[in-house]
Amino acid sequence: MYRPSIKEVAKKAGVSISTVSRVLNNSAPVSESLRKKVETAVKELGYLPSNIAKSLRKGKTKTIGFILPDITNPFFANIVRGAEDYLRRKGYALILCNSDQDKEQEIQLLETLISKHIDGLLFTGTGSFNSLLVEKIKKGLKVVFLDRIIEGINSSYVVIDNMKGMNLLLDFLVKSGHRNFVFINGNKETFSAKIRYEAFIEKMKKENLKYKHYFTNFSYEAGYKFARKMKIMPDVIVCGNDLIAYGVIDAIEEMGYKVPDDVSVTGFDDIPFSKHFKPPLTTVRQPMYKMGEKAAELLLKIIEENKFLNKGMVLEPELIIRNSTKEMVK
Amino acid sequence: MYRPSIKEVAKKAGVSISTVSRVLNNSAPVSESLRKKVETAVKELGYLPSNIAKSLRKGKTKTIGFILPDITNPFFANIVRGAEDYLRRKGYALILCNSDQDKEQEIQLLETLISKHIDGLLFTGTGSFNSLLVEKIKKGLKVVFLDRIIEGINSSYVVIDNMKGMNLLLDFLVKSGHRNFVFINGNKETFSAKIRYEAFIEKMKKENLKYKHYFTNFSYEAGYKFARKMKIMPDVIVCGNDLIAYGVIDAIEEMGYKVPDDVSVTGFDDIPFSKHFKPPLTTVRQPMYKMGEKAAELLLKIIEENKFLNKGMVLEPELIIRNSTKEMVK
DNA sequence: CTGTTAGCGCCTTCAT
DNA sequence: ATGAAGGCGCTAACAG
Repeated sequence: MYRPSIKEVAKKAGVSISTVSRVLNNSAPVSESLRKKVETAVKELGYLPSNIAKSLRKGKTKTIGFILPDITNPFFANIVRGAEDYLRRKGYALILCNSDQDKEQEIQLLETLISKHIDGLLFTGTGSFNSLLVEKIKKGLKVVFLDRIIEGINSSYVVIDNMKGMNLLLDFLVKSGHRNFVFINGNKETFSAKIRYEAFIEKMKKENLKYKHYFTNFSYEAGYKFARKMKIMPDVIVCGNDLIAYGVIDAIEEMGYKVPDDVSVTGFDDIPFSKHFKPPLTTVRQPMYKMGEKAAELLLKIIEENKFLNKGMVLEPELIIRNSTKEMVK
Repeated sequence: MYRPSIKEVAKKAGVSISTVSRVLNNSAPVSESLRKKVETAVKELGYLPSNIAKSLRKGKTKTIGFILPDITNPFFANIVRGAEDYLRRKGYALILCNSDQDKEQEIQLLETLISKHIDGLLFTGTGSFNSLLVEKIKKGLKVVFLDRIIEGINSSYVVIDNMKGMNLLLDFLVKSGHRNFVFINGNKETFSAKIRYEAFIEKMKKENLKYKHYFTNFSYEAGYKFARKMKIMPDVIVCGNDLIAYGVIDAIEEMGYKVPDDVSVTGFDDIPFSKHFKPPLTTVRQPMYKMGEKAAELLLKIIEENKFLNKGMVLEPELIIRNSTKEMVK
């Protein structure tokens, strides 16, 4: 694509390139007459400054990378939307990368993004140790972890209080009479799955309840497949996220059970569809949009104020009670 | 973030920067001994080349912009996934921009992207005329339109055969005995809404059916709100997309109607959730992932072969018959 | 095979 | 208030 450069604007306007730069950036006083000339030249040529030249010069690209598992998952789509909206308002662009939670892929993507000279990174990856990432953070790469924290890395993050979310849910379930639990959790390596696992076990033991726990992964298919193989139904099936819950519900209804009459089922996340699901899902809401927004805000603060704001932000989950759970008769 | 440059690699390896460049890019023969030296220096410094310098030099950024209404809509999320997967394989990155179908926003985003020197653009915008875009295309901006075509612009595009999709659906509906239609369509300005409107009207007249048609917009809320105000039910409510259909179904069920017993309802798109919706949605499938993939492929072909491949690609829709429609008793 | 150098487009001193 | 020139990191043409 043909792109006029500042030089051509200068020639057309009959001034030096420094003058053009000055009116473009308002970085120094320019006489009214020259300013006018420059402005018309800019307009006539349809000139748009090259940010890549600018970036090379200034060492900043005004672009942020976002590595996440899969944009197709509404949970992430909503987070991304929150982040992108904020970044756009602040003049930053967002490079989107799907990693499918694949470690190799993550490393690959990270290298690409660094080569592209991103000013900062939003990262929702596997929870496991990533030495390249650690190395780059040590060298000053600005990162905000979203929804998960990588162990052994001291960096900023935005998460919800998973422990609290789980407890809110479990307390409600216990109070409404559920005594026999199955927890179909997401990916074992994932930060949030681990925390929820711990919260779950703790509560089960404390209340002396009957339970089973399984790691699968955070998808509809995982829930469906797992549930199809279940022989007997507990009082409630607690799911690692809403997608798993959808799969579980579809499966057990196919098997002839009614939700919630025969089994209660709960989700986690409260993605937008969950309130329209039949039955509407009892779940724990994560403020997805806000998580993306806050993470972006935090990242820009770290970038622009250039401080080591190693600040974790913990947002509040909210228990959403709908109709996939019931009051158990004692 | 600290980034070693090629110069430092050269110094550390005790060679010239050209030699470093040559081994990095394998662009010319280098003796084994020097190559080794360079490779170790690269590793020790954790050197990653600066694509922005490379871009400035070569005039290519290996990045593609994607302007779309809203990533939160699963229809677009799946398209984006298809595009990003393909682009990543080919070494390109994707800058994601949500426009909310806002004309001003689109222009703003386009300018940003051009300033960022994108090699090409994937565009799913309003259907209306956008003079900035036209101007840039004339100057050689490579664009592939996705899901919609802008009138008055002769450019490449990937769409589905909306006419055919609509006819497939309507034929099925007519054959199964529906005689009285309401079409709750999406945004009036949108290419696909227009085409589907035309197909609908044509069929209604040809078959001499009773019908009403309304433009709203492509969202759950639009469908819900509209349906809540309906006084009498037709045989079938044809919806502009699946989201509208969800809203319609929720609304009319609240009003005491049964789907499909009292009214059939159909969607368009077949987003992944539609097969789990209760009742599972009869709809027209658009191959979303493939649309994204093909559009990316086409765009790269245009970019890399640098030809004026003004090629439209029309993908096939598929009628998906599920349980939100019924066989009417005559 | 290897090194030197111009220049991509821009901002920013430094003169004037 | 304005212009000239260096340099950001890199590639490619040129010289050796």
